[in-house]
Amino acid sequence: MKADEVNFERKDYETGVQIQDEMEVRIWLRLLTCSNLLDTEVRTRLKQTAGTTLPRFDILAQLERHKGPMSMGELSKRLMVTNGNVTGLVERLASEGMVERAPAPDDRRIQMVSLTSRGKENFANMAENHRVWIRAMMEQLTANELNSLYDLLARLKESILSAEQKNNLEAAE
Amino acid sequence: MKADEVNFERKDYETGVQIQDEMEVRIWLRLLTCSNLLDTEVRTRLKQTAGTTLPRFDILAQLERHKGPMSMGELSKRLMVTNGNVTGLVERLASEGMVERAPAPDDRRIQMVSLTSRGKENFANMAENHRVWIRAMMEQLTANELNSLYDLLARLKESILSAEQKNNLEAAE
DNA sequence: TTCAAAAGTTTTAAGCTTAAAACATTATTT
DNA sequence: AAATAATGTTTTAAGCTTAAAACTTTTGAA
Repeated sequence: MKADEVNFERKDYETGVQIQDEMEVRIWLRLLTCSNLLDTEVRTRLKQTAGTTLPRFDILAQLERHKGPMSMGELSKRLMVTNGNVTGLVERLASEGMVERAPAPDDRRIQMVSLTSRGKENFANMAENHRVWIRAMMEQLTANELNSLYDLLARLKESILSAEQKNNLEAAE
Repeated sequence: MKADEVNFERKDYETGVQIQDEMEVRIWLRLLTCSNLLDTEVRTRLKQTAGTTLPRFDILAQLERHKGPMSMGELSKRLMVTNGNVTGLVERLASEGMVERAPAPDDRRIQMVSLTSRGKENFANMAENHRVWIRAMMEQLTANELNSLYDLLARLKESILSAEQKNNLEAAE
């Protein structure tokens, strides 16, 4: 990387912020930046250390948590993505030997997905690394700051959800 | 949508949080949720009200800010995406009549992109709507909360960047 | 001047994502 | 029992994204 590209190394949506921009827009941009920095870091590390992607990691994490086979539909609900999306991800994980698929014995529409022993082992390593990375990235914040941030994000989440609800009600009229 | 799906209406990465999870991981998940809620909302609205996408909106925003033609490479730097990505986005915007491309007179390698009058008009409408949406989604937060959140996110951003820098130094050894 | 390096852009291959259509199986209605 | 509806999954088409290879043009060195 060239010296004059350093500022563009990672996504920083705040680069173009202008003086007259409102507080709300600035927060949006800063949040986007933080989220993106964390996200990019996790993806990069997953690729480097385990040769995998975040979506695949998420699938393994759900299966690990669930302890036992899980249907495609349940996976897609938990991960909050479309069924078709899960189909592709599970497809790739299966070809890597991380998961197995089998139709449910009592309902042949349902595909049950489960971790292989290789998948379990693989995930255990990644999960521990993952926690370490996240902790390292928040290292400079004090316990107080972490708590405040956690609470403020809860407030923001409420505010967003309530705005959406209000909007949905209007749209339904 | 069925009643029992309501909780899955939008992305909420916190659904699977467990008691023993560390504060850092919880913040990561909550941040991801907020960022995702905002992002999804903006994308949905852009599609509904203007039939366009966030990446295309971002291109128009950069061109508007810059006031005047901009090269493909400069666009990709400002937006922090690859050149190839910009090629495709500008391609689609050009086919919609929002932007124009022309080789620079003094250097025929360079493609200069500029807003058409239609693109300008179109963007002005979207930008105002955009500000309104963002404001509405943060409506419930007080001025104090907004300020605190803004500052804490700055702290987080610093912490992430410093962790990355530390990591890059180690990797270079 | 010629030719190799550099710079700007596009193309290609792969993966993620969604919405909508298609497909397969089960449940329900008549 | 047969037709219809509902459920679970996959396929398809389109768009976003990246990394790496390819292409075009300019710059600079021999």
